[in-house]
Amino acid sequence: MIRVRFAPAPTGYLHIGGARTALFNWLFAKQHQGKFILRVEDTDIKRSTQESVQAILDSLNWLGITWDEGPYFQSERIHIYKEYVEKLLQENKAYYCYCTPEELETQRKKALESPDMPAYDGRCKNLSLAQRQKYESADRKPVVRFHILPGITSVNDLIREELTFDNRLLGDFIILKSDGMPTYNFACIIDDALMEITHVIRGEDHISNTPRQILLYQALGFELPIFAHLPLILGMDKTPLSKRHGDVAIKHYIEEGYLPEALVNYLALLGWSTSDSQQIISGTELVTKFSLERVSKNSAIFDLEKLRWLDGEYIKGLEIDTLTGLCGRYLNKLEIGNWKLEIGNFKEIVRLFQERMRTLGDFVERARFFFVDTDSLKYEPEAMTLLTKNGVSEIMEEVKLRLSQLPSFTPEAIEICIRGLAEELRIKAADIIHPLRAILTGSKVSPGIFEVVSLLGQEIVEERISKILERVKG
RNA sequence: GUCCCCAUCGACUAGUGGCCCAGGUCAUCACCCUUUCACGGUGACGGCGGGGGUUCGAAUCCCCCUGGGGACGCCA
Repeated sequence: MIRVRFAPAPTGYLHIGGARTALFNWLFAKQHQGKFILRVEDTDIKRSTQESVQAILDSLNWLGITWDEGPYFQSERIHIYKEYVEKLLQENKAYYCYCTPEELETQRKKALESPDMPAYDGRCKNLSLAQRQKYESADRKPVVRFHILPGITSVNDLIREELTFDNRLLGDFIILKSDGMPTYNFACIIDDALMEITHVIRGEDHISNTPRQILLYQALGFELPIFAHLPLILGMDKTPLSKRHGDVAIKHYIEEGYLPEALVNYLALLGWSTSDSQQIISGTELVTKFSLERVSKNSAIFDLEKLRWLDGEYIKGLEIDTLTGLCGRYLNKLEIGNWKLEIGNFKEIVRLFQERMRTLGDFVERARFFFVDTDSLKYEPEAMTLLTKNGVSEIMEEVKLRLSQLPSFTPEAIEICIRGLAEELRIKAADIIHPLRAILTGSKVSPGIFEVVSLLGQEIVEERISKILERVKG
């Protein structure tokens, strides 16, 4: 039975990189009918927060990444880690170290100048009882360090083949902090072993931790999992995605009105591909097609434009009723406008924008003129210039009159009316359409004007023409 | 500085010695459709980082260089 886990530290929101890691683990588990376990690595008491835990859970849920076990909290498992620390201590595979952070800092600075990789020099390795007592009475709180034996450690990575490391470069690292909490490397392997994790799928930034962890597995007699290190996700400036790049939180994409299916699809494409470079792959298809062997070795740059394109594709593929529901809920959440529209019309409005929006946020932005009253409608300066031309006011007055007399306010009737008027006046239909669009929408850009006029309704159309013409004159 | 990883169009990638004078997708540009925008359609631009090998033959294998990234925490 395949068992994988996603193990975030609750020190912030779930971001793009973490979500991708979670997704790959989840896909792998689903594909093999295995278990996906969620484990919260909250051993950093100072930085872990309950809000972060909730935020991460919420984002995972939104993405549809569901867990079969957990969430487990490492902070609730301290006694387990201590047990294993004790075991290593007794077997002389670990030792107490009384160096203070300050002392270590000066050691590190010195080591940085030497041509070697900076590593703890092991000065507390063979402390005599007397020395230890001296430190204890000086009230120094010790940490526990893992004793690393010389040798070569190799990692068999599913994505990168074999990686080898010289143990000498690792240094006796800390496994138990002076506050009694385990460090990441220690808690992580204890849990992975005890939770019987078969495949450790995580970011490439963990490669250098892996030899340390393998040594720990071996020291404790645990069976090794299979490792797979995913490439990193970079920003457009080729540096790893971070807060500096702005919108890295999944929450941001929820708020901007992206579809979870689209984000999942995009995330899957970031570092993984099919042999035919298929772009649009639904969740269920991903489960069957995904494979770790096809994960790329090189880091990928997050491209918002492509995400937006994909989201648009998913929106186009939605049933109109589904999309209407999504738009309605999104609009309500933003509390925009006073609704003078029939609910039946709302669906027609959504239909007008289905092919024009890439996110729900786009819809709100572009369809706004439907939902706000004339007085609070923003008019773009470029649109206003269309109204100041000679004769436009008169033409618009005539349009208003004609439209108000229309017995049927369908797009077809409106089109006949407008085109007829243009013919009578011997002008191009466009010369009516463009100013009319500006008046009704405040913009030079909108869906087809006849549909817009129809859906806005006779009353609002007349009102807008009157008010705006008034405004142009004054 | 030391160790480790990586290297195909601007971006994501296909490619595992001949099918590749490199294919797909996003973006960009042009044209068509058209009341604007978008959609849709057609097409264009654009890439194997460099140098050595190996081979009849290299994007694919080996070495060096260069470039990018990661790690070197009582963070995870």
